[in-house]
Formats: sequence, C-alpha cells, structure tokens
Amino acid sequence: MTSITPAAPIGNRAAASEARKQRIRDAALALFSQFGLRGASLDAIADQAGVSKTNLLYYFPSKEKLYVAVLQQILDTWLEPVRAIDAEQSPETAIGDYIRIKVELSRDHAQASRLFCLEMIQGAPLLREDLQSNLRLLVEEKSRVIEGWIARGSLRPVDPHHLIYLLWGTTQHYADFAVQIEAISGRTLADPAFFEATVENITRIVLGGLLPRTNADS
Amino acid sequence: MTSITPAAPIGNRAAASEARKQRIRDAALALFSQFGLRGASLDAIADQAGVSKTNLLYYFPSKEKLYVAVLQQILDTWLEPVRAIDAEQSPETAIGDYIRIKVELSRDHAQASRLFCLEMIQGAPLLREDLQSNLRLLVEEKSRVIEGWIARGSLRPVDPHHLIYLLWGTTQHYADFAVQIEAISGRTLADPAFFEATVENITRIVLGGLLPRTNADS
DNA sequence: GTCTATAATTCGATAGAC
DNA sequence: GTCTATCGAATTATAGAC
Repeated sequence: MTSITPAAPIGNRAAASEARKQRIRDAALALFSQFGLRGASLDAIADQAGVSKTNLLYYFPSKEKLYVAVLQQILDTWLEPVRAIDAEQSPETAIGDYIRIKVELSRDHAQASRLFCLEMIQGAPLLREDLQSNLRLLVEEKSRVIEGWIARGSLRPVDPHHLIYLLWGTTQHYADFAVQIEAISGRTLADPAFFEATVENITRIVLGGLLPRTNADS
Repeated sequence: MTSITPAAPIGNRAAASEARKQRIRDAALALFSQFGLRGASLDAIADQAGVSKTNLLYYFPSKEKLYVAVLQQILDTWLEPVRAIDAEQSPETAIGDYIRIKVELSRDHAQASRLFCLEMIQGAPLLREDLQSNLRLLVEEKSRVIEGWIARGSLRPVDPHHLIYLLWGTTQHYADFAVQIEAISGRTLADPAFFEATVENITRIVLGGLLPRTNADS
C-alpha cells in the first residue's frame, strides 16, 4: 500500500541502506589500503563489514565500482587543504596552517592517505585524467600565489612546484610510513606530544629556510 | 664423469643459472612494485622474465620466497646513503650529499623505492623485525651525529628524527609519486634539468633553514 | 633443468528461492 | 533485500616424463 518516492525524506529503510553502504565502504577502505585493489578480496571486505558477499554485490555491483566509490570519497577531503591556501594570507600563516592540517589528516585518515599512495604507486589508472586536469590547474593556481609572495619579498626564492612536493611528501610520510616511524621513534601521531613535535619541526625547517631574514636572526 | 663442486669457480652453467635468477628477480621487482605481493601473478612474472612458470618455481620454490629475495636485494642499497653520513663532514656537505644521492636513487631505482613503500604501507610484515633492530640503531647513531653538529653550533636546533623523516619523505616522494609529479610538472627525473632543480630546491629549503645565519644573509 | 598436465584453492560474479 | 548454491576463470604449486 505505501510507496516510497525517491525524493522523500530519508526513511528508516533508506537510512539503514545508506548506513550499510557506509559500513561496506569503511571496510573496503581498511582492506584496499592495506592490500590494494587486487590483494583485497570481497570475501574479506564483506566479512569485516558484517554482511554477506552476495549482499555486498547487491549494493556495489562490482569490485571495481566499490573501489572507485571509496577513492572518490577520499579525493576532495585530500585536496581541501591545498585549496585553502590564499594569497591574502602571509606565507607564514598559509604554510604553517597547511602543514598542521596535513599532519592532522595523516593522523586521522592514515588509511585514506595510504590508499591514495597505493593508487599513485600503481600508476593511478583510475585518477590519471583527474590529475592531469583538475590537480594540475590547482597546483598552477597555488604556484602563482607562492610566486606572488616571492615577488613582494615575503618569501625567499624557491620553485613553487618543488616546495609543494616537499610539503606533500613530508606530511604524508607520517601516514604512509607510520610503521617505520613507530619502529624507530616508538611513537605515533596519536601521541599529542609527538604530533606537536612533528608539526613544529617540519614548520621550523621549511619556514626557517624560506622566510626573509630579519636583523633579529643571529 | 665431471663433477662440479660448489666452491668451484663459476662455470658456464652456474653463470647462466645466476643470470636467469637475476632476470626473474628483475621481472619480479617490476611486477611486485606495481601490483604488490598478492596482485602480481607468477604467470605474469615468468612471462616477463621469459621463462616458464614451472621453471621459475624451480629457482624460487614459492612466491613468498621470491618476494623476500627481491626485498632483501633492495634493502642494503637503500640504507647505504644513511650509513655514509659522517660526523667528520660538515652538515652542509653531509646533508647536501645525502639529498643528491637519494634523488639519484629515486631516479635510477624508482621501482625499488615503490616496492619498499608498498611493503611499509602493508605494515612491513616481512621487515618489521629488521626495522625495530637494525634500522632503529642506525637512526640513533646518525641522530647523535646531528646532535653533535647542533652542539658545536654548525646546525640550528632541530629534532634529528624529524629531520631524517623529512629527508626520507621528500626524496622518496619523487619516485613513489612519480606519476603525480609527471602529471603536474610534465617532467621526470630523467630530465637532467628537472633533476638538478629538484636537488637544488630541496637542498635550499632544508639547508637554508638549518645552517647558521651569517652576516652575509640579507 | 625444463617441459606438459593437472591437482587444489580462491575469487568475482550470477541464478534463483524466499 | 537477503540468502544458499554454484559457475567459470585465475592462481599457486606439484607430479612425472624427458
């Protein structure tokens, strides 16, 4: 008798359905980020999500569709800190904030960082187009912001691309190589003191070399 | 009638055998570094090495044995630049040389870098012990070298661990994220001008922030 | 040492009952 | 929407001839 229209406010069924899809995506992120697209099995993902494999394939019609769904949920979050870089800010504020936010992402979304890294290592077959268009334009835009800082003397000369790569590389390293860092330092970013030391040291090295020298410097 | 003793000088048979094993290891590195342990099939590796799958399994009795053989061949090469860091050198020379050598490795052994990264992302199940003992000791030793530089005023204060992580992260990034960098910059490290610009910018950012300020600085 | 043939699993995906 | 049952392909590894 009752018929649910697609545009209706989310009812119990639809909400439960979306919740189940999210549980599947979460489980898929955990396993894809550790074993890769081919290394993670639908059996294992369904098991971790608490659903049957058949049921998983009801919500995501193929393994690759599930993989893409997980990747797309990550991408925007990942580039948001880059988008936030603004010419109006001082380089000290903009770069300092960027470093902190990226280290926070490495702490709170390490699996997402690792899946992104895995996809890059494998040649990013599913993201290549996006990289060559959207990401390239974004980096060009922010490079001009950095060049503006250099032109008005608030940043010492540096190639903007290489600065951006250095910022990406150092901050993501704490998520992607977390095992190595924990084996050596015995700490993780979950430790507040280690987190602060990470942000502070990266910031000091990068900004210490790039901010103009004042007479106060020894 | 003729019997080959194990200690005999390498004859044609033994040389051919070793050459074939090396071809298999090379093919395995190429495919493991792109698809991971589970994602690369012995069929594909044997095919790329130009041998039959059965023959591959004659030389390496299991897939995991082959994987470990490839990993071990990488490890020493990879840590050699760290070992070369010497207290007798000036920090400018030691760190500058380290950056150049690591970027050379990222250029000439990108697949090895990526396989190492893959193994770390997956939790380094086969290297964990080695990390917690050998690598940890190596990093402690080099940290004391860095602390010595700071104590005698030839390096500004910085946490040695975070400096080492930053150097690792930025240099390896050019190998592990080569696809992303090529999509954005349109260049690779194979381009000599891009290679030099990479070394120079990383060096300038890191050393610019860490070397003591002189009166010549503006 | 190298091959063919095949054993023994595992995996992604589908069919069809309920 | 969810389940059981199962197909068909791919994969690691072994057996045995030469």
